[in-house]
Amino acid sequence: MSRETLLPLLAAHVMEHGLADASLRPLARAAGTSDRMLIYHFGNKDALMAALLEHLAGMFAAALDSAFPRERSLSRRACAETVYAVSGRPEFAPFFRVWWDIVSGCSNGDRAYIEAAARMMDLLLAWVVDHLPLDDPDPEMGARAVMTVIEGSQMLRAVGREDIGEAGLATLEG
Amino acid sequence: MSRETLLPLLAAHVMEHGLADASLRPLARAAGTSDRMLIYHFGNKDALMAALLEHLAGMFAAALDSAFPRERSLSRRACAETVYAVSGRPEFAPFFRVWWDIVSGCSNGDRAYIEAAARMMDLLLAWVVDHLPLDDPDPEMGARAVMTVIEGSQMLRAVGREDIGEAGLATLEG
DNA sequence: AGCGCCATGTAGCACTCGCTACAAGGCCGT
DNA sequence: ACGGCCTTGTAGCGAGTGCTACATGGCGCT
Repeated sequence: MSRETLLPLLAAHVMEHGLADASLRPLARAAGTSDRMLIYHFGNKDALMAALLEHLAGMFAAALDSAFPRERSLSRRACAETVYAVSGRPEFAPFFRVWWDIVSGCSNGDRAYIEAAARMMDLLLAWVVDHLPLDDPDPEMGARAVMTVIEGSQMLRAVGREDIGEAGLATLEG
Repeated sequence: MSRETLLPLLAAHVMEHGLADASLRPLARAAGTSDRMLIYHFGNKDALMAALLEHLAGMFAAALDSAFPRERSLSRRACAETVYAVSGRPEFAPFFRVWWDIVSGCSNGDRAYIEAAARMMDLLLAWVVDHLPLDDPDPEMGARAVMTVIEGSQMLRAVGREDIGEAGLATLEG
């Protein structure tokens, strides 16, 4: 039982129950070990959470590669709508549970959360650049426009106002 | 010391320290009373949080009326940029601290959080409709487009990627 | 064979959590 | 003056928190 074998089990527990109230004993139970051993392997809880966030960022990269289509989109709007549609599938709900916990941690100034979030946004941004139409006049700018609308509509969906976010998606030019 | 005199003090504490780890004893200390009395007045912690969320929604309405300009914007983009600029002022940071906690609670399925969030989004949507240019071809749709971009750029700012959100704002048509 | 390190279990510490039991003051109607 | 409510204080419960002390086993090195 090393860090590397533990982390996927810890990540699975966190995706089901949220990052915010993940305490050592439930985490340990989920990973088939003890709080004692989690501290032994990671030093303290902060270090454990930092390692866990890094692992989650890796899972996000893998999800981008595997669950999202490989072809380029026909337009900026189509690209945004693809991401929105795919990320709305139920198997992505656990991911968003932890994502909004990360955002909440960021806005409280937590360093580890901010770094993990920045990494994930970079990954998504690069993915969007790669999936814009080849003839997009300004892919860097276009990708940022798409990202902003995607994140807005995802937040609105999270709070039950998908009606607003979907209308916003529909007005994306290009 | 009634519910009504307590709530502003509780709200102030929550805006400073976040909703997520607001426990009875610190809340009581901030309000100059005891955990015993908070339970006495509100019944249990869930009811207290529900009352607090309603109060926070009221504060949000007041903030919209007082801190934001009264005139109409010259374009959809100007409207979005105004909201983004005003809400970026440091006195709004505590508000966002609780807002992202609310979003996180929503994505965990908490009823009270979802209701509070829906109310706040309705308030903001109505405000945006009222502040679009009078000649906007479709104010209902335009307001939703503006809202989506605003929320996206606010989230990106919360995680330290304002560079993305501000580029997104700049591409809003109209 | 003996020494030392790595891995792990058992207990426990001091603390916070939401909540409750109990008692006692203060105020009001009779 | 007295009974009954509304409000409040003190103390505590049982559970959970991050973390530590201590002991014990196994395994490799000499």
